[in-house]
Amino acid sequence: MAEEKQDAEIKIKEAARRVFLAQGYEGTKMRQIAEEAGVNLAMINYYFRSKEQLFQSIYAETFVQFVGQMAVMINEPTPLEVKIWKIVDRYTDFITENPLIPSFILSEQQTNDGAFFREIGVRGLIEKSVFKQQLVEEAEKGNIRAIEPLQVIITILGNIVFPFVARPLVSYVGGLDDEGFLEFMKTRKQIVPEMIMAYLKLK
Amino acid sequence: MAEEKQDAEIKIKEAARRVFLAQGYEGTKMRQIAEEAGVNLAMINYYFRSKEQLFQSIYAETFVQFVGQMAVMINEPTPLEVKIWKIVDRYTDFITENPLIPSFILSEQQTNDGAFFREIGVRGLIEKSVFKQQLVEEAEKGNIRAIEPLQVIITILGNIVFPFVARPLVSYVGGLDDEGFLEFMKTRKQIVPEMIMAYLKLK
DNA sequence: AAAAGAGTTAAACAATTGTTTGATTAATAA
DNA sequence: TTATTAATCAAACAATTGTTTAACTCTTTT
Repeated sequence: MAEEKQDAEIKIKEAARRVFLAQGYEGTKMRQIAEEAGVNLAMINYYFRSKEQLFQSIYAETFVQFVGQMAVMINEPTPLEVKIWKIVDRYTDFITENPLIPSFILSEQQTNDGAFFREIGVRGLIEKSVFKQQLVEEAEKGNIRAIEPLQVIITILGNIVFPFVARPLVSYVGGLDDEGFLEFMKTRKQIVPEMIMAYLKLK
Repeated sequence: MAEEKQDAEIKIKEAARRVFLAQGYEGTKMRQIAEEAGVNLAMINYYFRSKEQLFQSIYAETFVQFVGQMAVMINEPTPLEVKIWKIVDRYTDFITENPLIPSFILSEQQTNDGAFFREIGVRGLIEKSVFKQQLVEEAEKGNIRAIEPLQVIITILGNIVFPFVARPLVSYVGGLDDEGFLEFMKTRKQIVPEMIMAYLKLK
């Protein structure tokens, strides 16, 4: 009764994150959050004014986690080719460890009005990046062909994130169990950077 | 009063498809379907036993539409390289015209137990395809390197579908309006097949 | 024309939802 | 200690949910 002081708020947020990530906004019920947090229902409205506000705070955190991961990596001072390998490798690991994040971000994004993105400040995130500089420089040197940085980023994200978002379908069509799926993604760690580099170097 | 006979059922299904696609299962309310269909609320339960059954019939149709599109293309008697270009081109067009389908399929797939996939019969869809034969043959001839067909299909799908699923985010980060986004996807029609072919031919 | 059946309706149903209330307990300040 | 504030709780609230009922209308069949 001394240690648990003050942690009701924390336990609510942890429980809410779990439930929201697994079931989305509409699918999540306040009573389930309360139960999972081991807390009285009214406490949720006491600490967070409403379901909407509780959700928004969790969505914002998760969103920052999702794009922040990428934002850091594209600005590291690593040579272009190594960087592409690294981004694919680390982003695959990140999502493997947080497999619910992509579906959560993408599903609830439709609902969110664009006002949300403005607050975070993702606009120009790529245009101002070291990654873009490198793409331009290497293209000027004639080492790779010119390409929009956004195309490269979306290619990386699409190739990594999509299999997770479509995981039940992918696993069933491919006849993969959990282990098989992870093996499938491990192979992709090799294929995706090779593919991108093959495209960039060619012509 | 003569022509409208019997089409209540149809109007309900059309309205339900629109609403379910836009808002998902949980986000869809029976009263909204009734209103959009211009039909009394009770009619929905009269023709379709429950919300669940109505949803399932629409989900099944949409799912077949989504994977059927792919199933047809991978079995066409076109040379491998041309086929890859064609699949990318036509699938991009298909999703451009039905932009809500991917999010719908992928979101509600999590809820669906695997039993659903079994009914449709997607297992082995790729393994038995002409597309796989072609990959094997060309690899044996030494024209391309060996690769799992599933990896290629997922690469195609990920590169095309992901931008649509993440459209609000992509558009905002890239500063794209509707026209800009379509231009972005048009460019991808070129990049994606080139990238895949560059990877396959290389080494 | 009468009977039967399908189609349609407004109203009600019970269950579940997010939120609020008012009382009770614990912690802090005077 | 006493008074004030914060935290917690069971209960109730009004609104919304999917579904059902029972009456009514129109069409079809006999």
